[in-house]
Amino acid sequence: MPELPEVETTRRGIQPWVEGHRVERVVVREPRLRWRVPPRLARELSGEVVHRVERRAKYLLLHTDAGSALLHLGMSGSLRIVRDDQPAGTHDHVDLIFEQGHRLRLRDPRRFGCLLWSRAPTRHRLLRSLGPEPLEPGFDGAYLRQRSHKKTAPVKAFLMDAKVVVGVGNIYASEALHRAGIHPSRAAGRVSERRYQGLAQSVRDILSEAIAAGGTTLRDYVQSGGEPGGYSIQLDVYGRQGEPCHYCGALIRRAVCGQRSTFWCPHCQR
DNA sequence: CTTACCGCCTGTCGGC
DNA sequence: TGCCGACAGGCGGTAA
Repeated sequence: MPELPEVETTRRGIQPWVEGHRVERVVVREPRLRWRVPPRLARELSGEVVHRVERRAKYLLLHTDAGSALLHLGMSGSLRIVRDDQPAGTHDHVDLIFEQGHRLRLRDPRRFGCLLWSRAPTRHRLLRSLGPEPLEPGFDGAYLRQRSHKKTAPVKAFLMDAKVVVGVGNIYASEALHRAGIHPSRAAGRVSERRYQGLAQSVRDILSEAIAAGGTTLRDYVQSGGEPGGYSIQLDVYGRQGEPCHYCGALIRRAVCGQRSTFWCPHCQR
């Protein structure tokens, strides 16, 4: 499923084919995504030049002078650049057709993603309450410590809260907590600033490593050219319940924490 | 304000 | 081997 590194990898992949290019028309084969693709999107976007492709959290924004397309890949979405004559598959729901002939094709088998239109995206309801980007200044141990003050929710749920920090999905939350040595069900307010510094660093490191390697390959994710992600990272805990910890050999445990599958090493994480 | 839970979907996996 | 039900999963919306 696309997490932040996959979305960033997608952004980088499509950028040269989208930025500075004029949309000739938009084909919507299946508008029923998480929210219906608004009919005005095709109208508004057609004829416009995409002057910038931005990522905010796991959203991609295609900015034009008329407004911005706001896109989320959900669980199973992917974007590819295809030639004009490439036949569309079952789950290829939308094509942006550029003047030069190539297309930006949105595929999303589970249709958990969305494609919306906004004239003022920074004030859009989906974006306006989001927390800081984990790879930007402002996300650090002091920030996490301050935000977690008196919170009793599990630190893993806290870390996955988009109002706290964006882009840390279920996989990376487990991995970052393991790397930082913090037990996922510990109350967020009972983690020291020093340990939060380690956690912030782990989050940055893991996301950066994944981006550098082109995103993880999990389930349906493919890069913008169709090739699978190259980040066959060793995941240290995610999906490894019952297997030995790479660092201490203790058996990795799994439980539901914050309504989600959570994996941790009972020896390394306290 | 917080927290829990629902629902949107389909591919995959485990059980029989 | 084949079928089928359960489940996963991001995340906004809503109820409590």
